[in-house]
Amino acid sequence: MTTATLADVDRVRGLLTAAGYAWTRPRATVLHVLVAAATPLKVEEIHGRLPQWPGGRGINLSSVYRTVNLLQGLSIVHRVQLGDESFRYELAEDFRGHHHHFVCEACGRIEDVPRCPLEGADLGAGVRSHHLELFGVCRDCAPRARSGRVRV
Amino acid sequence: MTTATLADVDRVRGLLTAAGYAWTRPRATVLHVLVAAATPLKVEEIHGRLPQWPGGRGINLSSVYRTVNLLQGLSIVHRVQLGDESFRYELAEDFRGHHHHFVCEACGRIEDVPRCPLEGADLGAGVRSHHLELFGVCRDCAPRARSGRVRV
DNA sequence: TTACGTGCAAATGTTTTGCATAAAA
DNA sequence: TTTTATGCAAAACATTTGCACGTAA
Repeated sequence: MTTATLADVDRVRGLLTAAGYAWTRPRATVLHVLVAAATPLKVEEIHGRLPQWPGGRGINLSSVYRTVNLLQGLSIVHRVQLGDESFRYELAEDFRGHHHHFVCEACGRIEDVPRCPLEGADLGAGVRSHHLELFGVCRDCAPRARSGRVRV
Repeated sequence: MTTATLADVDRVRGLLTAAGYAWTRPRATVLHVLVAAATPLKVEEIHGRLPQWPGGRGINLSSVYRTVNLLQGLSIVHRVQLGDESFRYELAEDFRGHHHHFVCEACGRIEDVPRCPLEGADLGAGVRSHHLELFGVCRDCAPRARSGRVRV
């Protein structure tokens, strides 16, 4: 797993313009949020982290949806399902490296799992990609889980 | 992986009544559909497979939702996410055995993967369960994929 | 200046819920 | 007969879309 940097924003800008798409304020700010994010985010969360610019105007939720869909189509962002209802988005493997996620069932916290447990495994003919998510109890919750004070 | 049988219906009936829930027509028919299903089903698909009984009356979609939610809470059914918008449901591990799914990106077909590629893998401390889905091109689509006649 | 992107509001699809009725226990 | 489940309709979400206006190229 790799940490995303501001250089990635420039790289994406290059990809977008090369593909004939405009570099606009909504696209740039959504990208900044994704680059800064430690975990995959719901569209609503991305939207909540977007700055309002002078005049109290902000970016519309639809534009965030349109942006993540566009970036997903260009393989710049990756869509993740972590067991609940909404999709989450993060920078694609090319930027962040191949990794998975661990979800704490006690506190909801999401952690990156940088090492793929399937490395070297034989997944069978025809398999081109995989989704793997791990669930359990994180270090912080483990003591309380043992004492029965949290429900997982 | 194990194939579900009609005996499973009785077993579930026992679990439900033991937990204080009634054995009703909607619950029984939903269960029959799940037992007969070869792959995890969307609620809409379960609903579409339910028989209408004499008089043209059928089971309401809400009741199917309520049933799968109830059965999920009792660990009788398991909720699966295969990359698209809706949840799919199948009988839980206890009935069908631990397995995963392969999704063909060319034709959409879902296949059971009876052998867990994570068997024996070290998933790290605190991990209690995992979701793994494999994506690729199935045997039927592979020749056409090679000739470039399908888009994956 | 022209094409493309965005805001806004309405539409869509999925899932949940309130309430009166129907069916299990 | 009492409690619990169901049908139906409406609500609650998540996401997409049509269209007039704004803005990047």
